[in-house]
Amino acid sequence: MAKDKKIDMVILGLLSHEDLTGYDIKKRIDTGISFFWKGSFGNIYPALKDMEEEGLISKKDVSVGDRERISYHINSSGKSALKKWLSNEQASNELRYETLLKLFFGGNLDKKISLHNIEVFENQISNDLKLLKGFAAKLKQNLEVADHLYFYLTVSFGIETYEAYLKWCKKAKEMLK
Amino acid sequence: MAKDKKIDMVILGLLSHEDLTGYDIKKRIDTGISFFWKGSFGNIYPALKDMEEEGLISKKDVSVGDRERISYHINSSGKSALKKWLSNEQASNELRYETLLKLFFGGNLDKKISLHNIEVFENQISNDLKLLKGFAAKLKQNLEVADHLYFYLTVSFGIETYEAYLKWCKKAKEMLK
DNA sequence: TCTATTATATATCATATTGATATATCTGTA
DNA sequence: TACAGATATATCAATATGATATATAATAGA
Repeated sequence: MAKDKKIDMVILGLLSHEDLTGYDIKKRIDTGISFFWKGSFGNIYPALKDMEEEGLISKKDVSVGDRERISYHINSSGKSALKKWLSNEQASNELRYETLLKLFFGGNLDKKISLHNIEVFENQISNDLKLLKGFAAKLKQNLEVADHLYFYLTVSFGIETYEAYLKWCKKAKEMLK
Repeated sequence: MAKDKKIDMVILGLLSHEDLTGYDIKKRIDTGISFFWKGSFGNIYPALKDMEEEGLISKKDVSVGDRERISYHINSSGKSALKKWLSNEQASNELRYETLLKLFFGGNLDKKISLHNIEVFENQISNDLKLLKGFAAKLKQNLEVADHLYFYLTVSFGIETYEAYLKWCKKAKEMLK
């Protein structure tokens, strides 16, 4: 079995719910999990091709007229690869925060610039937090639906952390003044 | 001017304080900023070579006996590249949390596994939080030292968010039960 | 003193990801 | 009907990751 390339696992996870095209997969990633994991056409399409060749998934041509469309379906070997990865407690968790990087080196510049950069970050987070809260409210209405609970948990992770970010922004701005 | 490759900016930022070797740079990244930004020999050494060729930094052979050592110094063009990047308010901030990814797809498995994965995450964060708090305590003692404030701010970002993670872990575990 | 382990130090490579670009079709609307 | 935006697949250069290779120096223990 090929090693767990992360994008493979994301795709298998999404296909475990329903058959999807590469384009659909990109949309699902963007709307559902992009705040903690990203995907791009540049790795999705090659991954689909590779996994199809390895037999983890199967493709079906579902073109309509001249509109090319390839739908993918998860096979049993794909399901077991997914479950194996899910059961492995090892997980790499990383932050990649350019805002913090700039702040860390802020001593090279006027404090006003660091202050401004924090404000830009604060606004971004504020907006994203509103979206997440809207999501959470909808999901909470029917948590008994399969998988809604898991979606809700990840969204609530986002809310909790974004609120912590805002708290920090306030404190950091005061300390810089 | 070449576009802002992130590792270049990290290196320039570190060199703005003192001359360093590639190995030193790796250590500085690991101990100081790794919780929000990573670096590896695989991108540090090539970046040093490239920036030296572009004139942003200069190298000096500081070998001792047969122990090869190349120290790098930031030039004025390097300083201005750093300042230009620092002044740009645009910043990409990303999470890459495999733990959340696994949780999101948790419906494929027994809840116990998701629960266990959260506990592993919780322990990891607990340990890291202790380290960050130790760091913060030391830094807070003399915040008037140049750059200590900026370091302290990034560490306190870590503390704030890790505490939020732990709060979420507790809640998530309850909801899964 | 010999030996094994760890730290220092530079470097490269295969693999994975990102972000942009190319190409073409379909749909809604002004 | 013309245009914009969404759908859809695909590839590429630039970057980053993680492992490996190679060698020296320092330290600790038998």
